[in-house]
Amino acid sequence: MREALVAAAFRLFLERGYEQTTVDDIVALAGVGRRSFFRYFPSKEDVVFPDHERCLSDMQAFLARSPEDADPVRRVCDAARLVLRMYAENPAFSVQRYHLTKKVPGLRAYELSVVWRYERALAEYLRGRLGGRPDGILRADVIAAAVVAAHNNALRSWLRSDGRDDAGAAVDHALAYAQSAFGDVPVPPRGTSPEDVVVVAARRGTPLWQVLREIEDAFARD
Amino acid sequence: MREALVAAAFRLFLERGYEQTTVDDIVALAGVGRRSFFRYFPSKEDVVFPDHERCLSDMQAFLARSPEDADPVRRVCDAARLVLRMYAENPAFSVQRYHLTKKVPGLRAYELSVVWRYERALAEYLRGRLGGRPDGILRADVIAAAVVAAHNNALRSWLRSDGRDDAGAAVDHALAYAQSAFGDVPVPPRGTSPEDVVVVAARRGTPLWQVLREIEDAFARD
DNA sequence: TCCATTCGCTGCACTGAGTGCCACCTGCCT
DNA sequence: AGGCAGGTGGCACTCAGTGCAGCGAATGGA
Repeated sequence: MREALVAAAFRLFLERGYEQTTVDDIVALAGVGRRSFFRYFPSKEDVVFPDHERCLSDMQAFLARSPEDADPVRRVCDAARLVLRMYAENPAFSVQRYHLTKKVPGLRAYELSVVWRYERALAEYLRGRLGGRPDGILRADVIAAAVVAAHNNALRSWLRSDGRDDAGAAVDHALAYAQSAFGDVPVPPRGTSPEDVVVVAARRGTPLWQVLREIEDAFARD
Repeated sequence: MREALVAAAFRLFLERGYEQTTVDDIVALAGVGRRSFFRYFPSKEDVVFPDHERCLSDMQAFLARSPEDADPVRRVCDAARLVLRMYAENPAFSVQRYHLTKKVPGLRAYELSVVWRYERALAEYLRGRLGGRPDGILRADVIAAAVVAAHNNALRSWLRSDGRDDAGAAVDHALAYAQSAFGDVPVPPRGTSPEDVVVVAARRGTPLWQVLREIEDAFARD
C-alpha cells in the first residue's frame, strides 16, 4: 500500500507537477481512501522521501555500534556513505526525485530538514567522542557540517549526471577532502610525552591538504 | 503596520504558543484585516523572521563588493558576522525567537531554509573565487558549510546564555577554528619558486589548529 | 459454528493556512 | 467634479491535515 501510494504520487508529480497534484488525486489513482494516505505519510511531502526515515535509523544504529577506538572522523564519513548507498539502490527514482525537489521550494525545504537530521546524528556522535576536548562541541558541529556538505556535493553531481557517473568514487574523493581538512584531530597521541617534536617540511605551493596529510602521518607514526 | 503585526504575533506566540495562535488571532489583536497580513508576510512563519530577507541582501551586497585580492575564507567569515550583528541588534527579541523556534518543528524547518540561503550565498561567492582550482566547487561548498556551522554554534550558545555572554568573542573564536581548518588554501603563493621549502616543528599534543596557524604564517611570510 | 474483539480502512465533517477577486476608501491629478 | 492609483478589507474558495465514528475482515475462543 505504501508502494502503491508512492508509485501513484510520483506518476502524477512527474506528469503534472507537485503543487498541481492534490492528495485526493493520489488516493483516487491508487484506489485507496484519503484518510489512509495520512496514515502512511504524515504529510504530502513525506511521500517524496519514503525511505529516509529508515536510513536515518540505520545511520544511528551504525554510529551506536562504533568501536571505541575508531577514528571518529572516518566513522562519520562511513556513516555518510550509508546515505549514498540508499540513493544508489534506486538510481532512476533518485534522479526523478532530484529533479522534483530542485524545482519545488516546499520540497527543498523539506529535504533540508531531512539533511539536518542526518547532520545532527553525526554531530551527536562526534560530540560524544570529542566532548571532553577543548572546543569539542564546536569541532563536532563543524566536522559534521563539512562531511555532510562534501557528501551532498558529490551526491548532487552524481544526480546531475543522471546516475551515469561513479557515485562511490566521487563521494570517496569528496569525503577524503573533508577528512583531510580535519585530519585525525581527535585521536590523542598515545604514549607520547609533550616534549616529542614533529617536524614537517613542505615545498611552497604544495596543496595544503597534502601538507596536512604529512602532518597526520607524522603524528600517527609512533 | 509590519511592526504592529510582528508585535501582536509575538505577544500571542509567547502567551499561548505558535501553533495555538491563528492568523485571525494576530490580525484581530493588531486591528487589521486578515488579507493584509499575507500582504506583508507570505506565510505565518515569515512573521517570526521579519529581518532575514534584508540581512540576506546585505550579505550578498557585502560579498559582491569584495576586493579582488581579499582572502576568500576570511571574507566569508566577515560576511557571517553580519548575521551575528543582526541578532545582536535586538538581543531580547532574538532570545525569544530562539526559544520559540527550538520547540516548534515547523519553525525549525523554516529556519533551516533561511540558513540554507545564507550558506548558498557564501558558497556562490567562494565558487566564484575557487572555481578554477582543482575541486574548487567542492571546497567552496565545504568551506561555506563549515563557516555557517561554526557561526551557528557560537550564535546558539550565546542565545542559550540569554544574551549575557560576549557574542562577538564567541563567534570570533568559532570562525577562527573554521578558518584554521582551511587556512589560506585559495591564495596562491605569490612569486615563490617550488623549490622553496617551509619547515614547521610542533610538539605532539599541540592542537592541530595551532600547528595549522604556524603553517599558514610560514606560508604567508615572504 | 457462532460470537466477540481487534485492527486496518473508509467517509465525513471540521479547522486553519493561503489565494483570487472585487469593492472600498483615501489621496492626488487634471 | 470626475477619473485614477495604491493600500486595505471582506468574501469565498481550495487544499492540507485531524478527530471521530462506522464498517468489514481476520483472529481467537467457546
